[in-house]
Amino acid sequence: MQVTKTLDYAVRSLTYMGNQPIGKHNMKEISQEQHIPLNYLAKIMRRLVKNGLVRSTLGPDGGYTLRKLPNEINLLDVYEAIEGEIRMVDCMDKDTVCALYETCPQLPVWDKIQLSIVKILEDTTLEDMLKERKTPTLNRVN
Amino acid sequence: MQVTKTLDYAVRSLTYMGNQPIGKHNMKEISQEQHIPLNYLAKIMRRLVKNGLVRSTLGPDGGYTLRKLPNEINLLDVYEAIEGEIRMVDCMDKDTVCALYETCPQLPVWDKIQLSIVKILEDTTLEDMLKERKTPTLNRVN
DNA sequence: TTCATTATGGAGCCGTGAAGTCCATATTAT
DNA sequence: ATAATATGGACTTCACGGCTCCATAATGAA
Repeated sequence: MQVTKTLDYAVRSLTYMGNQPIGKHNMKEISQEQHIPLNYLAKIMRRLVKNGLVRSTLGPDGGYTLRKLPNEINLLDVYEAIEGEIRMVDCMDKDTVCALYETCPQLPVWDKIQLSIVKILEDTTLEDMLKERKTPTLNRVN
Repeated sequence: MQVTKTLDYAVRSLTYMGNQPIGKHNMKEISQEQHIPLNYLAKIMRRLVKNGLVRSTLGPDGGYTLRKLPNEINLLDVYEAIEGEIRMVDCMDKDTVCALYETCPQLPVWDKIQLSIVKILEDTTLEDMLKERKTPTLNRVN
């Protein structure tokens, strides 16, 4: 029930790129701006490239560009690119067999909850984040 | 974004006890019925006792009883008893300082998503699970 | 054609926390 | 007194998240 640092990094990188959706951004730039370890970012970007969220170009003046507009990229896309298919409990994996499956009262409920969460992620796009600015409704300490 | 086995065990144990909400259930029974390692279950039950979800009695014929009715215990209660306060991303911890906090466009969105998830957990009680039976809408392989 | 600059691919390291075991102790019914 | 229960805490194991490093490939500029 927690967002991994990796997913957070991915979202932040993509959101950052969304500021200039058609511009090109290289790793060094993203790494510095978003305080993400360069080497680790490299690993993350590969997945985003491989899963079609960004396009990469090599050589000097190379870098990354979003393949879609910020309002066309939702958090479920990012989640799946980074973590694979979402699955709240292990027994929801179709390869898993649980002795209690037949009468398990929990499974349908987890399933319903998972669907709700998927919907939330689907309904939230990078644009939603870009529109956000330091909302004073959140009173954090730090 | 995943339910730990520990939380799943807790929910299953409580749901099981919910079948006879005023009855007494000992660890051995729960362990066997729900296929949960006895020693590990012991650890889990302690937290449920400590956090006021169940009452325990010692000695022969000892065991556990729900402190509230199944429709009065929701999944957020269980979550917090097992995992502590829910927190989607680390920077939502008030002890954490993030260099990007001032203008972070992600935080308010994670916050909103977290609120949605909390609401779902709050709205789901043990009774909701007890009402469930092998729903044919789910077509799993196993 | 050479060189610098970018991304790619993969191996590997490390710490942490989930998952689980074990044992010694306290309580209580019989 | 004994057996059956829960409690408390130390301890182990292992997977994985988070991160580093290096060798390689592509490409623009000189």
